[in-house]
Amino acid sequence: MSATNLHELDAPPWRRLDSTILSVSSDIRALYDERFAALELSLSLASLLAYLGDFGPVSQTRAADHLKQGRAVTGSQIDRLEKRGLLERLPDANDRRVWLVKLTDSGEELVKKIIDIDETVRAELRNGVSREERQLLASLLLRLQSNIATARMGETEPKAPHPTHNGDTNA
Amino acid sequence: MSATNLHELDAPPWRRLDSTILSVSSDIRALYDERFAALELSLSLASLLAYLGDFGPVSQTRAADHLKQGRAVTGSQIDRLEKRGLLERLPDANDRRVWLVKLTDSGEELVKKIIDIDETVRAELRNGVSREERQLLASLLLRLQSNIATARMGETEPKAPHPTHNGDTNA
DNA sequence: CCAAGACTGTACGGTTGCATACAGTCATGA
DNA sequence: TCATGACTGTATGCAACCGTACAGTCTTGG
Repeated sequence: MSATNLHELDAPPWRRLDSTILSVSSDIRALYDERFAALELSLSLASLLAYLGDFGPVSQTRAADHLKQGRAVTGSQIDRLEKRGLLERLPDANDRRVWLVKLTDSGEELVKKIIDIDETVRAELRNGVSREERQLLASLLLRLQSNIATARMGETEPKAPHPTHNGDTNA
Repeated sequence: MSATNLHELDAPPWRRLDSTILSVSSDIRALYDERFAALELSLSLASLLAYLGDFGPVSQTRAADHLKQGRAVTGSQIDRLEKRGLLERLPDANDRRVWLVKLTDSGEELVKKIIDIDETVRAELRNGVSREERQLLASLLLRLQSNIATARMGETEPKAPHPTHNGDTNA
């Protein structure tokens, strides 16, 4: 314990709340990925399927928004799942721009397994952590998130009308 | 509409502890990346520099282990920082395989700014969250992490009989 | 001494995500 | 009406990270 760990961007986790969160997050992701690998899915793909399972056919943009991803990535995920016959793209009668993405029967089947795995993992996760503690944990995390939102509010320019400074990446 | 949120892989955050953590984590990362962008750094690069600032010249493998990254990525990060004159590779007198990575003077200067930004962000993060709450939060997160480790123990092949237990660093 | 294995840094390919740019389609207002 | 702008999905380039494979270098056991 030298006197130099006052700041350390890489200090041991019990001294850095932020890095603890980042670390736990990556562990959670890894655990889910490992479990979903049994279905040849990643967490992202499983989440997409589960979302479609709960909310009927939706447009790709809607799914992307919900999963907090870009539309492009979501489109390519849908490509892959479509090739595996887990979902299909139906034209929207009212809007010819959009595809309505809908689970196939085998997709529905798979979603059941996804939900099983998800509930198993969540149960493992909360093992020995009481309901009150989980609620407390969640509420603290939400307060952190709110702090982050406030902190990011100021620096993100309203809409970046003229990105003169460093936004000249392309021609 | 939303009558079926018993399992939902995408349910509102206050019902899904895991997705709350993932979400907060990505927000934290984004906030750091935004702030470090002022120094033309990402969180990863800043962490690497800060690590070098605290622990003198080290080999690339050591740095990679500490940052929980692969050696390859760390090497390419060092490439970039070296080109910017923030660090240099010195040969190790005892082992001709390794480079000792060491901050230059301008690298040291930059680390000071990194530490400033880091402390600012951490202060913003814990705004309105008491010390006791932070400790509680950290301890709950560590319990989750321990649960995850247990859960992953079974499925990962017995490749690593004694898994580090991350009790390193402060030697 | 020296062959076999372990370790270091690098090269390569693959995955996943983002941001931008684009064509097709809808929606709005003069 | 129809020009303009907004929106949807897709293509493309970029960035970060991983895992494997490899050559060079220690290290160790015979």
